[in-house]
Amino acid sequence: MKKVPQRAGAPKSKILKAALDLFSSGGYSETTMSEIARSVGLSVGALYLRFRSKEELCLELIRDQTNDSDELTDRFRKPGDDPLQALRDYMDFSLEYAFKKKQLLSIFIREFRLPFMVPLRKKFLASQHKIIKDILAAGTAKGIFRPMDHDDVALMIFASMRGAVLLKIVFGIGDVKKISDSLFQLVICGIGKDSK
Amino acid sequence: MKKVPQRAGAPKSKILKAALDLFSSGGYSETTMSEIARSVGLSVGALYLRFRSKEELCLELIRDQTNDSDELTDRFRKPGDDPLQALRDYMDFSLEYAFKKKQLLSIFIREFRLPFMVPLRKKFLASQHKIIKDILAAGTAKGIFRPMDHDDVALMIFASMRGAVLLKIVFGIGDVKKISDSLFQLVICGIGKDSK
DNA sequence: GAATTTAATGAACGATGATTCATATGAACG
DNA sequence: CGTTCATATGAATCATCGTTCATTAAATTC
Repeated sequence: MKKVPQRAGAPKSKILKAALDLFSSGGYSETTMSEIARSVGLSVGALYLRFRSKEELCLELIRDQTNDSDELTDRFRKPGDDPLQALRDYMDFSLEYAFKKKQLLSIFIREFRLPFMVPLRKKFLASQHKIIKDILAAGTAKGIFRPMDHDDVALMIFASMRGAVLLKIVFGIGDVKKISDSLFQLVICGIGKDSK
Repeated sequence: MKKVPQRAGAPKSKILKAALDLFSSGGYSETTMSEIARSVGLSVGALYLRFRSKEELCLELIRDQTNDSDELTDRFRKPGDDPLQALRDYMDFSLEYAFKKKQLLSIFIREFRLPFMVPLRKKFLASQHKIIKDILAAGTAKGIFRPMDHDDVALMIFASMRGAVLLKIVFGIGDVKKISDSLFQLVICGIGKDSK
């Protein structure tokens, strides 16, 4: 027996989109269920027909926004034979992705203390760190990159990229393409005179 | 006529310290006046004898924590004749300062949308950006650094350093000294084979 | 040691917000 | 139509929080 919606109820996705806008611009605690309801043209009651609670709504929102996040890791799991290009591709893609999802990241940054964020963050750091480390190791093996502490340098590259994202989200500065270029250049060459 | 406290009332500084702990670990909105009061062994009423409101308390806390922030800019206003060492010193000092004030920064990051944060942030970015840019320009003039878009590269260096701070605050990872070393190394040499 | 001044208390107030539920409404089906 | 069912509503409920203020009490003054 098919359940046919009887009054073409607003779908969850519409609510989640509205909640993302509100949470990211005003913060989780500061956004009320009434505001979310109003912004999708529903009553509060209708929200509770779809989500057990405000927290559940937020969790579903995060799940919804991160369901494509495997792209970020899967796409770069293969080693590849050109480490320089691999790093370039990774930085481009990762920054592009982060800028596209800046509303979500804005929530992640602001609510980074929420308990259910911890495992997500941990997993993210681990996967990205590994990707960068592998590229670096491959580059060193091929003689393209200098010898280095790959763990350490990978962490710094990760930090730099997060810093660039912060620049966008918090300081409101930066164009993805340009930042991507500049940061890659800096990471590869440094600022010393003797660099390539 | 001197006003002598009659029951050796807890000084503001003690309250501000407690509030810093609570705000930074739990967030501004999520921290209640009762919690602050309890954690200094006072009643809510006593808090309101010292601060007009919760927001006023928070503002005073920020003022109190940033009253030494001029160190960060004043100390590096002089050009200096060794740009490499100047950059090193700046990065060391700035990261050290940031790590020392990580509770405050945690509030800044989390509450970055609060209207009264905007000018503070703007001023901070501008001053730090100028310092880095000047060092880079001096380095290029002396032939120690390669030719580059100083505006651009200074912004990336600033971003990298903020990213390192984020690593500490959000991801809970990193030791100041080590991060300072690694990042400086990366910024100077990059990862390419032909670098120094 | 009474009077006065200063500071502390915490219950009470008013506002707000998450959540619930009794009620209403429209669609589907006979 | 009338019955049934899914859905929507929003006032009521319950809890929390910022803020106030009547009351208490220590210290100081005379």
